[in-house]
Amino acid sequence: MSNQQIAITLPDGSVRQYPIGVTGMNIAMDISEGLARNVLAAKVNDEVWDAERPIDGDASVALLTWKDRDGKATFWHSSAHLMAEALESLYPGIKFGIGPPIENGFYYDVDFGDMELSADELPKIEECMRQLAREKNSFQRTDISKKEALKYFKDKGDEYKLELLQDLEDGTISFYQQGNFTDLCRGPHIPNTGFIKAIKLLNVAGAYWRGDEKNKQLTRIYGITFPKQKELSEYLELLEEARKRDHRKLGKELELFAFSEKVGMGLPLWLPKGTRLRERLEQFLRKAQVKAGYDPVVTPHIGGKNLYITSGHYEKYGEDSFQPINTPNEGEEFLLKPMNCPHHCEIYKVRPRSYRELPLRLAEFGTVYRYEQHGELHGLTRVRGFTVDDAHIFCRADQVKDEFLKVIDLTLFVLKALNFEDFTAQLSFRDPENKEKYIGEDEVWNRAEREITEAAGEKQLNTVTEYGEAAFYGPKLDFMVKDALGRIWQLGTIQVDYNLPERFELEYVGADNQKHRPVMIHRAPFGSMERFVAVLIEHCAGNFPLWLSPEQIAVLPISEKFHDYAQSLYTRLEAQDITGFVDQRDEKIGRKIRDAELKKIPFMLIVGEKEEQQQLVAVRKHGTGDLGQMSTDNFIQLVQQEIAAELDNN
RNA sequence: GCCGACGUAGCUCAGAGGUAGAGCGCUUCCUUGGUAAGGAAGAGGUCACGGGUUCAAAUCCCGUCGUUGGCUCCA
Repeated sequence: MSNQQIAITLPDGSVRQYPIGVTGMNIAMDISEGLARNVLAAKVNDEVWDAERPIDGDASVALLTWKDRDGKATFWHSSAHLMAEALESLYPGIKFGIGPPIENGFYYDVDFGDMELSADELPKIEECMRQLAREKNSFQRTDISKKEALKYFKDKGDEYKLELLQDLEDGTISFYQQGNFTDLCRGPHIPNTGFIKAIKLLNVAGAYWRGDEKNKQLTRIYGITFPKQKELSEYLELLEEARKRDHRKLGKELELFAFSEKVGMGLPLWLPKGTRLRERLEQFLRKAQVKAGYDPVVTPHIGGKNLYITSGHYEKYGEDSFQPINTPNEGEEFLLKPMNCPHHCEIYKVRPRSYRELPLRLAEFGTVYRYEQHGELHGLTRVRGFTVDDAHIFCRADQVKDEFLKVIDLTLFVLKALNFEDFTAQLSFRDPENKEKYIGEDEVWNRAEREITEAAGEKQLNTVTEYGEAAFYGPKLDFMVKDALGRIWQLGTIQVDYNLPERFELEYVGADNQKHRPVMIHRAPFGSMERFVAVLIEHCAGNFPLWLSPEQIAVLPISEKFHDYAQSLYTRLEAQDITGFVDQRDEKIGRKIRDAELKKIPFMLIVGEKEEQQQLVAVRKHGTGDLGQMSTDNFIQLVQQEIAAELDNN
């Protein structure tokens, strides 16, 4: 090491002098031994490096530990290598695809040849990984020429790595070796495998090489690791908790919805309680929409083939959707509607429109049917028949921005009323590489994308931009929310559309007595009732806000003698639109309370001799406990106040 | 659509070639009770469906359907 000094700037702004060739690890050691024990990698001038990689000039350096996002990613990336090492030692001759870190853990795609890996073998692989981790092998980086790298993998017979190498430039290629395992890898890695203390391989799945379904399918093994056993246990508990919130499980337990093989896959049946919940949500939005100037409409579930030829749906999706329905005699063809917009366009066209009636906002809870690949169906979040809280706003070009902003407000109002705070607004734009997937002129698309971006900016939404996520007729602003298992779903959506008005030749007469083309905005604050309810169930773990609860109260008579009083009480509450049931089973009160608690019913009204004599109710709140006695009127007031508070936090 | 796993009572699950099991739920009876499970009895199954192997299949093999973890797709 030469004694030439370089200046290292640390995140706190302090600058230290070190000899050239100093490593992140050296610096950590210099700061404290504890830090050195925990340092996983170093961020050098905003690039993540191995902690042991020498730094050869002035630089800003941040030492990364488990607490850092990049530290975790490095840790998991190294864990993927460790898993690969274990796999190679257990199953010699297998070939490797890619093995990146992901949001929670890592995976590696492996070609096992003719062998099938069963999930039963995961513990064995884990054990092998633990042994290898104990060896504390360091991850050694070697820069290697492309020629040598190609030779290495040719000799090894790994065509996947060879394919990856094709795309790499000579001079930028590095190998990493730990123990007996060598991999093509840009790095960085943690100092040695000994940092990996807790290991869990989670599942095995198929994945196409390079994500292309034309390619061979590899076996993907998912795993997660931690520096401490305790962190793994906590993570597994979290997973367990998430499973408890799964809307498919709660939907069954709380009798909200069901599926039937006979009805067909992906076609949900809404049970009475689920329907009550759903209708409350609908009412809530209907009210808000009346206030916002929407006009409700109703249209049929099918539409003539020509409607969809006009709209462009037929050309775009006719082949991969439910096939047409034919009339027996005339041979007419109808399609199940995949969207409500064509019908709404026809409503717009029933008569000539004046600029004075714009914006025209047509709203419908419209049920649509889309053919989804069977492997893609998932509970209520991905189904083949669902109801969109749809509306189409027909407006003048100069009204687009303002209308768009109003729709953002409405969507935020809905999300806020249901306590969804953790969402991102995704600008879903056209894939510039793949324009033939979309209909409409460039100019029109650019304009719509610009308007959406501006509106989102004005509302200061937390946005991400995704190219290739647009609808085929226009760009979208999508509100993305996570479910219990961390999967991200699109709920609300707002879309500007210059194309359908063109295709349907929509017009209005302007102040200048000339014909003009309106612009359409498609929007759905919930997205669909099905997906929204699913995510809502997981969001509140089945403990719905009082105003939405399908069963708000359970009246629990202490014994049979008080059934009449309980029933009269219930009748009175029902008249106030407070719904639930009277538990007239021949059970003790403790049992009735337990069952009502498990059904997550917000309020229990316990009535016995004392209550009947004094015309009171003993109130018990779900998850809280006994609130004491009160008059029925006071209880009604309590409920009404709580509902008002829930709906008033906007 | 692709790769893997799974499908047994209403629900949650055990059983792995030889008479179909448990807990909860349900029905009836006893019990009439005060803030998270009172007691007893009973009903309930073509072990998803269709083929095959076998003296014998819920169990082993093949196919279909459905569910499920991913991948691809998604108006």
